[in-house]
Amino acid sequence: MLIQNIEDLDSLIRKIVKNSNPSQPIAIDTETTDLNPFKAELVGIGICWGSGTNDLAYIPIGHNISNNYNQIPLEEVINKLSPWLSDKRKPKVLQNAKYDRLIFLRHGLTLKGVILDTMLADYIIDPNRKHSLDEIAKREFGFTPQGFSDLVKKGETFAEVDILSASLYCGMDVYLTRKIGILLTEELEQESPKLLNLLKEIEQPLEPVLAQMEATGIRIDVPYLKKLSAEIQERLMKVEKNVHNISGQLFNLASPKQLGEILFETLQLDRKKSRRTKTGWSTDVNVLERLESDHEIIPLIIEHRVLSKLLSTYVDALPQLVEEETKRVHTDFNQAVTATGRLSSSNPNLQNIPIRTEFSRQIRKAFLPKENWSLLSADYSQIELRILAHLSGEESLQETYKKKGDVHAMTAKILLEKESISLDERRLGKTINFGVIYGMGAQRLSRSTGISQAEAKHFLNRYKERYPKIFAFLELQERLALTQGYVTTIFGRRRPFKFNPNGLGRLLGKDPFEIDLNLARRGGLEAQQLRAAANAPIQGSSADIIKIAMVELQRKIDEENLPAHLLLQVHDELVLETDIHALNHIKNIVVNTMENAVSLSVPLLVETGVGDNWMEAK
DNA sequence: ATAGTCACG
DNA sequence: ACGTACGTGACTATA
Repeated sequence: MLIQNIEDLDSLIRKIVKNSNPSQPIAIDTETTDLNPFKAELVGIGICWGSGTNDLAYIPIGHNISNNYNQIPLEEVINKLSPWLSDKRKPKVLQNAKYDRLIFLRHGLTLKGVILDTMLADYIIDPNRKHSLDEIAKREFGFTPQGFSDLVKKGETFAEVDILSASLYCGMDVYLTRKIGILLTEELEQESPKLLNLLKEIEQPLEPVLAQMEATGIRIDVPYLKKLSAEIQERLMKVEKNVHNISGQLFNLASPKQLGEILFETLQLDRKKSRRTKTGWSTDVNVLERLESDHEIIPLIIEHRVLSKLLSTYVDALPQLVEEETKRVHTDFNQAVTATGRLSSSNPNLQNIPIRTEFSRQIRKAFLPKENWSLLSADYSQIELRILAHLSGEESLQETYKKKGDVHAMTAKILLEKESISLDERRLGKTINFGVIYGMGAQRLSRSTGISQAEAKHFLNRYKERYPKIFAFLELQERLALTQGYVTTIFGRRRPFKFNPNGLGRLLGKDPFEIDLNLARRGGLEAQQLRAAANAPIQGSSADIIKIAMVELQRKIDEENLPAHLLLQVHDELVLETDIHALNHIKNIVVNTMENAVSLSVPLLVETGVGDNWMEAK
């Protein structure tokens, strides 16, 4: 049904408002001019309320060509649709609701009653597979929908698509969304109530919180970055000139291939300190550091690498991503990308803003709160190690956390068998504590700490003796990955693993304790998979916990109408902007919410910082 | 498109 | 004896 006038629209509304059956949600989808919800204009809306061919409607709104067909003024659509759209008792199903929510939000429309997001449901069932509507339809029905690029020519937008074609395309999308929604719900209900709970209680409630964070965006000090850019460019020119002088020839410093030839052929530097890649000699930071004292050119190359990275990825990139309308950058938090349950951030990625060196940290000065407000950063202290202590049941570790002791120092004391330790020795404890979470071996331990491989081996063995339950837990995860085909987090999130059916795949269904792990770890790829399996419950549980905290925190902000905005999530850290007058009250709420998001056998600890920019707040 | 590199937790 | 520290996204070069 193609909506052609107000009467059509009225009759559509009458059909959909009747429904409040949660097992028969109504599918809705927006068509727009841009993938970026902050630039996109609304072109049309599709709605599907049943499985019949007449249970579909398309509302054309913003097509540029409207030959022979009417469009409905945006104002009318908003007025007529808003009561149903914002009614939480009217069940709806969407594919990637966050996108449509942001589109609606920009047009003053509130979306409520999303009882299923097909993208998130598909992600929860198996995070490894693809979650686009087209891919799900191919997989579940063997049906390939018309591709977007077949409909919209290069350089054009959906607004250029004729209304009839658009209605068929959008109609198919909403039809599929509804059908997939019903199918995936049944699958979850029958096969895993725990996963359904994770979807309904954590992932779906988080979606509007993320939408809110993205819509708010974060303020950027553009003039400051421009100044920084000029300084970095000037320095880069000088360094480049020096490098070319020393090497005696002009070449592209940004080309690893050309740089490798200069270092290991022209200058004849020690090839044993590098390794071969598919394209030539490796020139990564490890190689360069090994060569550092061999030739005066190396420090200059390292400096050039660091500065050009910072310039192109952050200093010059961020101002370009400031939205004209809001003067802020609006990242995209992707909720259905990672294998472990973490979020990811893109366009720009605000989860990898530099911090590790004094100079790079300066970039954080460019992240500002709303005028006259403050930035508040709150991060979980050692959350992954605490989760490991909880999951493994390792009492000594749990006791130390309960007594607010220094876990890294304790580990160092145990490994070195002495009562008092130096700062460097504590660092060794820290490296091992974090290393075991990733399945680190003796070689890596010796390389990252400078101790001998024999010593590293000794420390790992001793760690295993003194923390037996940690290793039992990690090994169990590997056994479960092999015999059960997946591992799980505290909240039941699954990460599936696939092994070659002629090899380790044959272990599926076997008794997990009858497996020889040394045999399983034979191949490089298999060993890598098993380390990932041991790590996933830890990383994934951490993701579960911070997601719960975010939902709860936003709920409190809304309920108390607090002058605070959640802005960023960086895996174990939340960044907010808050009115300074309510700072202490809000800080308390943030800390309490994060620390009490879940109850484990060890306490969770949250540390905070406040400042006029992100550098000061950390 | 892929490879190499490097920013973060 | 030796592989072999987990998870991401963005940039540049090169094909």
